[in-house]
Amino acid sequence: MATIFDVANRAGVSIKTVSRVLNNASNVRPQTQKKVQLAMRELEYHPSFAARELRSGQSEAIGIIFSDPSGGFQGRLHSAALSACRDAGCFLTAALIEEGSDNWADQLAEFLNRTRIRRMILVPPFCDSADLREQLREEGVTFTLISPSIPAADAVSLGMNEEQAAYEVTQHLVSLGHERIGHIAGIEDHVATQLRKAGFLRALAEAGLEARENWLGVGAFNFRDARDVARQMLADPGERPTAIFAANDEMAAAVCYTASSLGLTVPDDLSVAGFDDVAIATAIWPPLTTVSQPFTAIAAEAVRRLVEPDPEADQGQNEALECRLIIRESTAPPPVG
Amino acid sequence: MATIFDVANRAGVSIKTVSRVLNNASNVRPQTQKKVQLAMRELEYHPSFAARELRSGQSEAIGIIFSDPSGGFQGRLHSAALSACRDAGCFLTAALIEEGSDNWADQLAEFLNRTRIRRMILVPPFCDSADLREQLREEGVTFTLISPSIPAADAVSLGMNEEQAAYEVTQHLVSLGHERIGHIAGIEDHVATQLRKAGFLRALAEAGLEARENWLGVGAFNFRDARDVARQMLADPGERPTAIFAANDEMAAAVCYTASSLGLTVPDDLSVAGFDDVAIATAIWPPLTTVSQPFTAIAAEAVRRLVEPDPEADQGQNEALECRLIIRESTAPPPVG
DNA sequence: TTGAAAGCGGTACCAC
DNA sequence: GTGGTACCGCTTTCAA
Repeated sequence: MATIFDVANRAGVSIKTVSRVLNNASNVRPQTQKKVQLAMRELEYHPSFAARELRSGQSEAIGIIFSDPSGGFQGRLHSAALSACRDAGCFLTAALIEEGSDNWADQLAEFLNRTRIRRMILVPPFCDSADLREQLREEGVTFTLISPSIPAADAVSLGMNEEQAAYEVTQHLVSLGHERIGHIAGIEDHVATQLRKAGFLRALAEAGLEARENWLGVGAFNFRDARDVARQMLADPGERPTAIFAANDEMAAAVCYTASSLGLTVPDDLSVAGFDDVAIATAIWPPLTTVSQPFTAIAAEAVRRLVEPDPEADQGQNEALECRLIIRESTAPPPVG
Repeated sequence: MATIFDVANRAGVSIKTVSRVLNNASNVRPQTQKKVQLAMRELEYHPSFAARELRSGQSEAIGIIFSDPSGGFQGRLHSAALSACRDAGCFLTAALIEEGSDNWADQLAEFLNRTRIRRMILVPPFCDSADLREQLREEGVTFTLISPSIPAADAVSLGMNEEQAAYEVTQHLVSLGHERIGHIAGIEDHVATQLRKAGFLRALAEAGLEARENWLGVGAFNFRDARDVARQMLADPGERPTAIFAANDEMAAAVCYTASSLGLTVPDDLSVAGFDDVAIATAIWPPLTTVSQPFTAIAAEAVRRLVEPDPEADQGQNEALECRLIIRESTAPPPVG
């Protein structure tokens, strides 16, 4: 392991000059800087995280706290964050805090205290806690929120444009020729639920289609509720929709399941679309038309903002990245007649 | 932040003595040790990770590498490892390495080089790579394998007793009165597949039941293949099993799905059991009888071994922890008649 | 524009 | 059994 001393030696300067180059201070002659950078490259020099942390009192690592990293959303975000960190040359240190536990503040304090982490990524559900954000601020932590369900006025956040994505899903169904389209919404007060439903209704209105009361259900993001709703929606052959857009894949799977048990074939008799593109979307048959969220891009942007903060550009309080519609085999033109 | 210096002051000893107590060296008078420990507690002293790392050249953190932490198995293990680390007072630093990438060795070297991590938990798929283990050994890393599919002769590993769990699932079905029991296996050369099938066959043999050829299928751990297998298995009303044990929950879900589309009710007409207790097990209806793997216990044991290595006890090369049978509503006595 | 030297919080070699 | 002190690699004040 080459040290700053080796680099100084090789470049024929003092370690202070090397340090200046490392922290790109202004007062270095370009020529000197070149010399030092060359030496660093030749020696494959990397500054020591430990030494820096010891000196500065802050860890170089980026912190992330989870309530349940095995959950799909958090897991995907974690994966994307790890990937982004690798690309940015930094490392991720994770901690587990029970959501709603009475001593989460102590757990967080302990984490910050011990790791000396001062840059964090906040994912749901913690990004929605104003108390938690306040504590972070008091400890001098800079952070970026990812996909908060309640947009925070006091913090920079990165989200995804779910309304638009839901609009596109619906438009896709419309463009296939569907005119009788149902929607199964998620948990009612979730922002995601509202956005997805809003996009659905916007596309419907734009196409001049009716949003029938009994084609609008609430499945609360779970299989069982969605199955019950689907059963009702599909009960009357004369009155049923030819396509159903469920607000997540698990509920879409429930629709497929129900259709199958009613003797309907997906997509010939009924088109089904989901949202999230989780494992179940390709685990079932037919694979679901769904929406893929830009986890990778979001994590990359979050890490970039922490690693190279740009006070100017980071003023954008609520940047939203685009989702992507993935068309698979669960959607097709409606049955004729 | 109290330092070792503050502790020494308060206890009226030198920092060296404090250091000795910290590293529980032998040459300290019990009385002195007590005094120091008291001072540490009073000051809420915690040694600085950075200072230790700088001095020793090794990070205190425990490392873990994933190929895909959003996958169910890795995600659960990650969650359990985080929890275990918190309880053990250490922290987890994760890295992402693409499975089968041609420069995984460089990625690993970079990770070790930069983080100075020297204690790692190896989870699938990396725990199965002898090359990777060799590289770790060369770098002086101690590690514990979790659930390797090929038991490694050269490393300590922690696994779960899947054969026994599969045996218990089957026994549960037998005890309900089933005599016609099918099995849908996973990907053929996976160790998990073999163990689960072996447990199934052992229970069958013990109960004096027949293992019929057409009640043994291969679903390759995915919904679609399992659905096809189930369709065949359930095709002939006179010849079909009254219970099916699938080697994972996703395949069990496929069985439920197929049963439903054939007009069969689970569990009245057909009992279904899965394995893994993943989200889908409780997402579908009826919730699946399945097997819960001891992720928490395994992670705790893995961390314990890394944090307080015990050369004596750690000779146990392949410790296996017990799984737990979870009986839910997808299993019931066979239909009468 | 550059350099010497102190110190961040520990560990460990040596002397007592 | 205990204490003095050099040192890990870097940042930073102060002088030159």
